[in-house]
Amino acid sequence: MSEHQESVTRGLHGTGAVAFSTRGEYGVRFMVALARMDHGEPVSLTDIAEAEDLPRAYLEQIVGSLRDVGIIDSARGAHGGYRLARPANEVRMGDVLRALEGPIVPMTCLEGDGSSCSKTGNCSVVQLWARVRDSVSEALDSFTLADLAVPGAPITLKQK
Amino acid sequence: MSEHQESVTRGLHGTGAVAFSTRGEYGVRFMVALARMDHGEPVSLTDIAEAEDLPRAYLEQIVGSLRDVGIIDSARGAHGGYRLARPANEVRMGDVLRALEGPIVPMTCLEGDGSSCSKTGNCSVVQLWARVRDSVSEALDSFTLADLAVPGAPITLKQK
DNA sequence: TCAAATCTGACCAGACTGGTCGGAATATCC
DNA sequence: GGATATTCCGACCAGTCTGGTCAGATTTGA
Repeated sequence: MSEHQESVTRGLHGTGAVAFSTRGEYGVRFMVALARMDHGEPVSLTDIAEAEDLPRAYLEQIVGSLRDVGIIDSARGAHGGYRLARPANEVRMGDVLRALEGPIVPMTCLEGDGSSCSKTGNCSVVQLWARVRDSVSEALDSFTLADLAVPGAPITLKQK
Repeated sequence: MSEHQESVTRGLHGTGAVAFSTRGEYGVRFMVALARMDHGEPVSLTDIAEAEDLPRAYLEQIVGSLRDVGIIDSARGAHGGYRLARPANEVRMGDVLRALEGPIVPMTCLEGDGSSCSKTGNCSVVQLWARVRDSVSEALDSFTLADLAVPGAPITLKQK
């Protein structure tokens, strides 16, 4: 029992670059499921894990980071579970994914204050990485949880 | 001797998501250096590795994939080395990075023909990943090697 | 007090990254 | 032809990270 879909093997080679890990995937699926199932009462992890066919114990870890940043609320004890901390249309997917996967940093020289590149000045390459980073952030933030949670609804993008 | 800059340790956690590996970084730096040093004669790997302070043996591997896709030409034997296969302003950075890192696929369900997502139909999440993928591609392809190789030159972006 | 849940930390196998090494093949120069 | 320069290629390796399990502590409702 408890045999969920074949386990996911991932890595930069095989799937390619710019990949999110299962944390991102599972976390997003959790959020979408929660948004659909949340009707006031907390929804238990077990229910969601079952509905989405995800490994419960592992999901626990993942969901922890969503709670830590205040995207969801948790209630312990019997009849406990998770709830959205704010309405789905106020949850930007960028926030969700940054919580799950860490900051979006395509190249180390962009980390932190950006001072770590030893070659700033004659290194125009930084601009390439910066542009990638900004594009990804924009793309993610152009979706809210509500866009994903409504099944079949046409996705309305904030086309700039 | 041959002690280059402290070795890079990378991984999804620590640097965050959507990260390129050293293959991408070193490969791009190689290309930029080559574009600057290429004046007709082939440039040897040793020269470039030294100039960019990169591990030569490892760079060999990386450069192989650039040659395989025809972005650079190689000449073996004495006075051999590498040359750009076409002018720098015709080399899109997207092509370089796809060669180095593999296809840009933020989530497994986008792989290949896109048929691998078991939940297509009610899974609007795919659209999120697709948008990220397209954004990254656009960002990368908005740069050519020439944009990066000219030091200090103002970067002219193809703003859409 | 019992059961339902979350929370937490230890632990683990396998894959992948980043890198080295040795040698074969090829081309130039003398 | 021989020495030398250089790419090419495959084997190998250590450390880190991913994806996941497990056991138990803690909190709360009934």
